[in-house]
Amino acid sequence: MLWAGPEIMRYRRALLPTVKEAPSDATTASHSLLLRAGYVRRVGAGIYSFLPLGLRVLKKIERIVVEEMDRSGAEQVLLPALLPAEYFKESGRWEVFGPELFRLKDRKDADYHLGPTHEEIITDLARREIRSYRDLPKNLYQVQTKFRDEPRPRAGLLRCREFLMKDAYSFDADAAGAEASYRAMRDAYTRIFDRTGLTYRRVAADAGSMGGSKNEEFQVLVQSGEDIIVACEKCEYAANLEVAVSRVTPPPAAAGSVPAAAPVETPNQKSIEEVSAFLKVQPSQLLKSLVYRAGKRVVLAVMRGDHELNEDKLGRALGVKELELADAATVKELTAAPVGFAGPVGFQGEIFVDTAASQVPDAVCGANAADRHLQHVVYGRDYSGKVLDLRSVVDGDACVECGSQLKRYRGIEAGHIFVLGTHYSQKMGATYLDQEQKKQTLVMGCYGIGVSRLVAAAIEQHHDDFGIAWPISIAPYQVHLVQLGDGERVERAVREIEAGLEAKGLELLVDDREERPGVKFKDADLIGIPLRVTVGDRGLDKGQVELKRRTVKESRNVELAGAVEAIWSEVEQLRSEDQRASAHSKGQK
RNA sequence: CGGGGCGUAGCGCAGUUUGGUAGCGCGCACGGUUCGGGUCCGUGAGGUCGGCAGUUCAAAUCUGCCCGCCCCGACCA
Repeated sequence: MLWAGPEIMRYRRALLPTVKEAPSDATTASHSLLLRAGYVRRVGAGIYSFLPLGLRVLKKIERIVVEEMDRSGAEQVLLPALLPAEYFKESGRWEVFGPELFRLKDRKDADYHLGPTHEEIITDLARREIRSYRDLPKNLYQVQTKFRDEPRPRAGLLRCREFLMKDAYSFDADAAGAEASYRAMRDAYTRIFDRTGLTYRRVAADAGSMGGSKNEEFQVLVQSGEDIIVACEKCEYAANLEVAVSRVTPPPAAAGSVPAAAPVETPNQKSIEEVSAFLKVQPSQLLKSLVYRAGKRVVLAVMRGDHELNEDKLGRALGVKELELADAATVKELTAAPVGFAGPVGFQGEIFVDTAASQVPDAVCGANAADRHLQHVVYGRDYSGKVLDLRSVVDGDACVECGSQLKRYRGIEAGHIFVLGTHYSQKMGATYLDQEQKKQTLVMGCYGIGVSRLVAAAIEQHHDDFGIAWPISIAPYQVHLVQLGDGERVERAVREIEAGLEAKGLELLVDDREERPGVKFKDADLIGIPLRVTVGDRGLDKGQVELKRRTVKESRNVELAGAVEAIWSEVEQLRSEDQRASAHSKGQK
C-alpha cells in the first residue's frame, strides 16, 4: 500500500509522539487517544493535522471506500474546494447556509466560499456535460476536504470544521433509475462498512435539509454516540429515533358505551403519576397534553399518558425546525389553568393528536381548569384534531414489520444516502434529451461518508483503558514488532522477521528505540496495532518469539523459524474474524 | 447564538481570594544506574504568566476591552 507510506516503519525514525497524560480539553475517548497515541494534533477549533500514523488510518479507510465505489461503477473526480459564490447563489444556498459557510473575497472583492458539500458544482458539471439519455446513468464521486463553520466543533475528529468526506452524486433519467442507483450505493456502502470491521446499522432517517425523499443513514454503534437509533432484534427494521415507529396496542375498550365526559376534582394532581394514582386508572388511559410553541404558533400535542412525545416528529408535522415547550405563562393564558391541567376538550387552537392517544377508548385528560380533570373522554366525540404519529419509540416496543422487540442503541452517523429527486437539477436546469427529443430533468441522488469521522468512530468502538484496538482492516500497521535489546542475536531475528513479513506484503511498525520494555509495551497498547510480536533474549534463549493480540490478555510463543508463517496466519485469522463480526452485527444485506 | 468554564514551560497543573517579579510533576538534554509492563539518582535547558490598555512605587494576581479554547443545548459526514 504505497500511497500510505512505507510497509516497514522504524520507530526511531518515525514522528510518533505518544504522551502519557491526556490533554485536558479532550473529553471523548477517540479525541483523547488520537492525541495521546500521536495520530493527530490540533491546529485550531475543529481543525486537525494528521500525523503519519493518523494519515495511514485515513488512507486505509479512504482506500476501502474508493475500491468499493469503483466496484459499484461510480467514477472518481475531484471538484475544487474553493468556489465562486455564483453556484450557491443560483441554488439559493448562499443564503440558506448562513454562517456555516466559510466565505471569502478575492482581490477583486468578488464573493467566494469553501465547499461544504458539492451538489451545485456537480449539477453544473452535469448540465454542461450530460445531454442525452445515452449519457445516463452516471455516478460521480470524490474524496475531498470539506469546510463547514460548525456552530460548535467538538470531540476531536467527530465534528470538525475541516474534514475529509467522500461524496457521490448520481444522475438518472427517471425515478426508477434513481432508485436503482440508490440501491447500488446502498450495496456499496454495506460492503464498505463491512470491510471497516465496525459494528454498524443501516437505519431509516430524516432527510433534513437535503430536501430529498428516501434516505438512510449508516450508524456506527457506540455508547457515546450522539444519535439514538431503534432496531429490531429479529428482522431488518432499523430507524433513527427521529423517524422510528412501532406497533402500539390500544388499551381494551370496556363493554358498553362510554358515558358522557364528566369533570372530576383532582386537587393539586398534575403529573401523570399523580393523576393516575389519585383516580386509580392506568397511565395508558390518561391523555398528556403538551403546549408547544414554534415561533408565533402555539399548538397542543396530545399523547397517551405512558408515552413520550418525539419533538422531531412534531416539528416535521408543523414544518418547523425549532420548537419548544411553552412557558407557564403561555399555558395559563391558553388553558386558563396552571401547567398540569391542559386538555384537548374545548381547547381553542390547533391540536395534534398522537395515533395511540386517539385510540384510548375511555380517557382521562386535563379539563383546562385548575385542579380538575375530565373522565370518559373519547376522541372524535369530545375533541378532535389532526391524528398522526408523534411518539418516541422505547425499548421493548413491538416492531412494525415483525412484532418482535425493538431496542434502542446509540450511534455515530458515518454515512448518509439520499434520493434527491430533481431538487437541484430543476433549480439549475440540468436536463437531458430523451428518445423522443423531449427535454427531461435529471433525477439525482447523493451519498456521503465521513472519512475522517470514521477514524474517530472506529476508536470510540474499539478501545479499552490502555488505548486503541484497531480492526485490522483499518489499522495503521498490521503488526507491531517490539524489539527488546540490541544484541546481535536480537537484531538478526528482527531482520529475519521483517524480511519475511515484507515479502508477504504485511505492514509493520518496528519499535527499535532504546527504551525499557515497559515503555514499549505501554506505547504498543496505546497505539493499538492488532498484532504484537515481541523479540527479545528471553524468548530467543528458547528459540522463540512472542505473539500477542491487542484484544487478548494472553500471549503465545512460537518458534523463530516458523514465526513469519505464524504471524501471517494470525493476521489472516484477524481479518476473517473482523469481517465476520461486522457482517454479523446488523443482520441486513 | 444562549448557558457554564478555562488560558501560567512541549503536556498536566499549583500560585490569583490577601499585588512584592514564578513553582511542581511528566517530557526534553547530559552523567550514572536499571533492563520483559511507563527504573532510580543527580545536573541542566526551557516561561513576553493569551493580547492590549489602565490602577499602583510594584501586576500572573486588581479594573476594562479584545482574542482564543473547552463543555452543555439547536445543526450535520
